[in-house]
Amino acid sequence: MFAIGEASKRSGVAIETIRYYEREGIVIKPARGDNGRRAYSEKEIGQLRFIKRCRDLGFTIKDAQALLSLGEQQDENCKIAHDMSKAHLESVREKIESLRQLEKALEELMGNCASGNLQCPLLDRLHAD
Amino acid sequence: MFAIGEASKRSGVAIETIRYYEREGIVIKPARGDNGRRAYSEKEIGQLRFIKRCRDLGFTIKDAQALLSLGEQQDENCKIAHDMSKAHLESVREKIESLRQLEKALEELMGNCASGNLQCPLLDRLHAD
DNA sequence: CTTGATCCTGTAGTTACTACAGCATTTATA
DNA sequence: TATAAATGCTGTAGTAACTACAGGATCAAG
Repeated sequence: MFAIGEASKRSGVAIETIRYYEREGIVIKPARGDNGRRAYSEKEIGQLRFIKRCRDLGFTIKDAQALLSLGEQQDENCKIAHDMSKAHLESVREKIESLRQLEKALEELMGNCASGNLQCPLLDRLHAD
Repeated sequence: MFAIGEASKRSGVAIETIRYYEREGIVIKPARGDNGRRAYSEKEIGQLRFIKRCRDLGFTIKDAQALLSLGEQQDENCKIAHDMSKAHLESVREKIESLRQLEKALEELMGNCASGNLQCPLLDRLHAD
């Protein structure tokens, strides 16, 4: 069994975040030692690591929980996980696209705006009716 | 003078959001009619529109306020606005890049995961030590 | 005169954490 | 063994930028 600091190091999840996950019921409560301190098993640390990976991939906590619970069933798991990932991938692609447009708009806005101007075309554009 | 609903339509900022901006001191308080209702001038509506445009471009509220206040000074405005936009553009590009990596990781994760599997490679990867 | 639209204030919820304060306990060092 | 540093605990509040009511007042149209 591992203390919370060790669980944090092994899973990559910050200590405060681990306690937050517990408060919110995102992970089950770990056992406590005689001193009242949390004691994590390898399996519990694995779950934290799983959630961390999902979050790093941009899944929401809810999605991470859903994906985690798939591990405990047997049927259709792969299809469900695949579908969730597909939906997520699509939303990632949409975000990329809208950021690209934003990039373009900013580039355009900055285009004819040199440093020495007194009347700023960039600000003018933002102010226009 | 225009009521808040009209100001919302003309600026594109939602009514609740306009009141929120006022509460937070992001815009100055508009005049009130005898009935106690908010009354907006063209200029105030213009400011709301300005903030809306900045937000749509991904600037923070703080940046939007800073850019707005540049309109009331005379010197160096263009350089400051340009620099802020440049910094913002860079952060947009960083976001795009990290989303691209995420896209790639998701694609890879989904790659060898067909719908019929009982043991899901995608979930396995997420669970791996 | 009634109905529906619009407006008001005030409060709480959203997402996923992060940052203390104030205290108890444990581990390492002298 | 005494002390200092590290780690742990609970509980609360803050972050960004809104959004969503509840419960009421007022206004405009027919």
